[in-house]
Amino acid sequence: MLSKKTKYGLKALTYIAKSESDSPVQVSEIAKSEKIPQKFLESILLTLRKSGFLGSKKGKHGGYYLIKETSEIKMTDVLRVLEGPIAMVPCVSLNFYEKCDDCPDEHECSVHKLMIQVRDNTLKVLRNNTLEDLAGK
Amino acid sequence: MLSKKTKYGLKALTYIAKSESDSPVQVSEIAKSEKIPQKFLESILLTLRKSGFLGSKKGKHGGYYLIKETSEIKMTDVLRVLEGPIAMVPCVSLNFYEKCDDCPDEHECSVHKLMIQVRDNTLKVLRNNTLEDLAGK
DNA sequence: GTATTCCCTAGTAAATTGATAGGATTAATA
DNA sequence: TATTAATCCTATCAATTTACTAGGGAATAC
Repeated sequence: MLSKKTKYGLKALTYIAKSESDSPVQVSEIAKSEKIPQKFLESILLTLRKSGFLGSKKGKHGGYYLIKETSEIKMTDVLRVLEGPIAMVPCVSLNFYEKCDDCPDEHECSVHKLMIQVRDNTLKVLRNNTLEDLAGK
Repeated sequence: MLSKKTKYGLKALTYIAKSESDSPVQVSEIAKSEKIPQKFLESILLTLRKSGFLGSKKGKHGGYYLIKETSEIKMTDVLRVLEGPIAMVPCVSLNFYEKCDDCPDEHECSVHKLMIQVRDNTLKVLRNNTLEDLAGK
């Protein structure tokens, strides 16, 4: 299941991407419009800024803005930051690999084989979709 | 992430499917061979029996056995019983659908659109794979 | 009739999730 | 310069979920 954190993060990114104006978008505006608890959203956008997806401006008329082209923000990257591994088991994760305690040989593991397929198909979708696609332009 | 419950369940099903003998397979044997905590595995196999994947026999020489052809046990079905929804958000779930509190119109929701694609691709894989494929014959 | 196996209900410690609280810092502007 | 408005940061917390464990009951083979 996708966490609320990730869901809110994606909705917020989409909202910012869709915003026409040049000035930064405020957390309060996003929170209200997307029905996201403001304080929670604050912490999410902070994470997205620290991960290099967003820039921010403090003080009056401050807010958040994209620092990359929407077409260059891949869903794989966003998901990995907000949700963690894309793979359903650590032993098939590209970026968060961990060996299973129980498997002597993971190439013999039926779950491993299945989850490789799931991972590859999920990756295909997430790599194909950028923020540009989410924002629908 | 896949829960241990699901992972253990899949490994146990595979083990039973691979077992050549006619007599039922004992929990203790599976637990030892697959390095799964026995009591935990007991509860998982119980669930699988109640869901119609396994039959059981009590007492000496008892154990669990498949009650369907391996080729008829689809991963979608197993996953739904052990893990719950396959979709990453309830609003794109076929079997566990729930409306989002925050979305006025889910067809406008960027997350929804993305997660539909992920779901469809995951379903494709899971429907294509049966226990026969996992057991590798 | 006894050992062996599954059956069933409870409970529980640890981790994760989805927040909230409270204030520090920075910037615009009157 | 004082005020206001915004982000930044740390800490905390209740509820839920996860990954088990405990303890015994019921059926079956021998």
